[in-house]
Amino acid sequence: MSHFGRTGPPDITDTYSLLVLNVTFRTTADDLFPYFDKYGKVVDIFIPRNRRTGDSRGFAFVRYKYADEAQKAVDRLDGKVIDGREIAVQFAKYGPNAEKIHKGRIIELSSRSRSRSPRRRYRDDYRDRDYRDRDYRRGRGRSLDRYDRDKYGRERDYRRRSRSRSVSPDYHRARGRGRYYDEHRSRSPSMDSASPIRRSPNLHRSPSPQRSPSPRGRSPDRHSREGRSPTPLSISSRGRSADSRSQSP
DNA sequence: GTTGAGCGTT
Repeated sequence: MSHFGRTGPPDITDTYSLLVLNVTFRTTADDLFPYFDKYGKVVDIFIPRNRRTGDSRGFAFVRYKYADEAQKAVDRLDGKVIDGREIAVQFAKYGPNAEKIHKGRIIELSSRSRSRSPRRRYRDDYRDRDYRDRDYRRGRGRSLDRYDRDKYGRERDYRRRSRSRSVSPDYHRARGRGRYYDEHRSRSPSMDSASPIRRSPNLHRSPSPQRSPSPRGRSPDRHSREGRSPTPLSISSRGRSADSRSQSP
């Protein structure tokens, strides 16, 4: 009953979906239920949440059983202040599965209906329009949000991995690394590529001069001196200090 | 602890 959004869509074929915007991030379906239930029969309320954090995204979907009630709710609750914030209620435009929605009502394709007219072109046109609208609003007003970024990033990762996947894609995962590390690793390869070239000679040359050169010219001398008193100053200082201190009262 | 245009889950 009050567990809205807990289960999948019950019966969205005969329901009218309403989109509620500007709801607070802490407002739950239970909080919205009384407001909407007052104006009609609410079939279901769903609040999209972030899959990662689980936080509310700031809007909700309210499904009504009848259009007139939904319309009334829109007219009545649109602009209503809930939880200290003015919400915006309007008919849902897009469906979760590219379903056709008319006035908030989900219109499903009938078997006999599609058997008849060239619905192919009609559908394409509709879809194109919807997607264009979305893209237009998306790329114009604001930039990528955290949620969108995550979504896009994930898709990009998938595609990238598909291409990059040549040897063992699970290798990184097996190590316990998540996909978020991929972004960090993005700049790692760059350094790794240049690293070996610069570090290789260094590493090779480093041990070489120390070991290769025969301890014949100055090595023995220095070695001897350093071996006996690697830190003459330190010792001197210390010795003096200690001496001083020792002699001091 | 934060945010604020938007369109959704099994």
